[in-house]
Amino acid sequence: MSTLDSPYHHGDLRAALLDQADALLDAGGDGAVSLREVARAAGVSATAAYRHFADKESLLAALAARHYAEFGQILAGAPLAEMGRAYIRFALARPGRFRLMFGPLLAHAGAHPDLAAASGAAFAALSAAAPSPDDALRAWGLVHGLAHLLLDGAVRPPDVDALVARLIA
Amino acid sequence: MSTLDSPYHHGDLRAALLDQADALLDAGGDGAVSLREVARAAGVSATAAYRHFADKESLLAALAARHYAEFGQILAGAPLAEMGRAYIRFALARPGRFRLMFGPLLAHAGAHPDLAAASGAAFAALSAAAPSPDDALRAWGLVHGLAHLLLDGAVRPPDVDALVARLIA
DNA sequence: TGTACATCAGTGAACGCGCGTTCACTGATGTAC
DNA sequence: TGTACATCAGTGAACGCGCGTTCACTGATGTAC
Repeated sequence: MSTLDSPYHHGDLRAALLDQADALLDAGGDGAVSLREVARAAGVSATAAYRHFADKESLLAALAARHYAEFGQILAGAPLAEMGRAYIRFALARPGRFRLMFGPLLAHAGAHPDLAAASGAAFAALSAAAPSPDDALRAWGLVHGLAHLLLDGAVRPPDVDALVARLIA
Repeated sequence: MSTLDSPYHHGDLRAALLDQADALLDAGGDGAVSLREVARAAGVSATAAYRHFADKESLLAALAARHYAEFGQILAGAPLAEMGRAYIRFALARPGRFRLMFGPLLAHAGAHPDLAAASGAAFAALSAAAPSPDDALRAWGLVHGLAHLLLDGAVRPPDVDALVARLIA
């Protein structure tokens, strides 16, 4: 089979769909990702996606799992304060991904083992950096909250980076 | 005019719509509030809402403003730690309201003076309780983040109240 | 090497849904003379 | 006190949209003999 005969290598549509979903997520945020639009962006009919994912939620779960894996790698091993800054940097740079990862999907992680595993690993990396479980939760809460407040426009500092550097000492 | 002739006193449909929107918000969360459903719940045609609100966003902004006012009163005057606990209590008791208040609408507060004023007042109450602006932001970030982590199911402690009491000392 | 066949990744039409919003309208209320 | 009229809060039909998902299907690929 020539690779030129079709737009994707054998089995690559799944990856292409995830990539396009990502692009929509980054460009238009959470709500901009529809199965139909993802398929459209991949140059494929809407129903083709069902060859690769059981339903829309499964596609989103695969996407979130992918991002949790990346997120976990970004965090892993860093000292707590640096980790906190990286956490906020990620959220501000990729709001769509961040919102997907911590959106309603997370509550259904039980139905998506990959997502449960990837998110669990990322959260474990966070906990490992703190001296105690309570300290971990406090640090997590702080960076998560600041990320949301900044993303939602509740807090609009003149210099975000300076603020974050000051607050996460 | 007898009050029995129509379901609402003169001018009360606006309040009734807000009440029903609230009920939907509390029952079904953020996404369950549609103009049509709100009107249906109020026993009125969908178009009737346009007598009282320019569009859906205006209705939601009025609702959010109302909740920020209540929220501000809950917070005002309390010592910082108690304020933090009240913040989280509010979020967990009324997730729909909390998500509406801090949702994408907040970024459009410029278009809704009532919302801007009410949210500004609530945030000011928060700031007033902390010894410095940075301390206020740290405290705010912490409680906001914990609220979200608990709401989204990222953190599932066996005893939420005990956890919150321990973390917000 | 050639041929019949199963597999399977795609297609396109369709179903049924709910949404926000606009439109021309009705009918009751309150007002001016 | 009675009557003509303006106001205005509502109605119901309709527009146009996009969504997730199902269905029967096509056509190319790889396999077994």
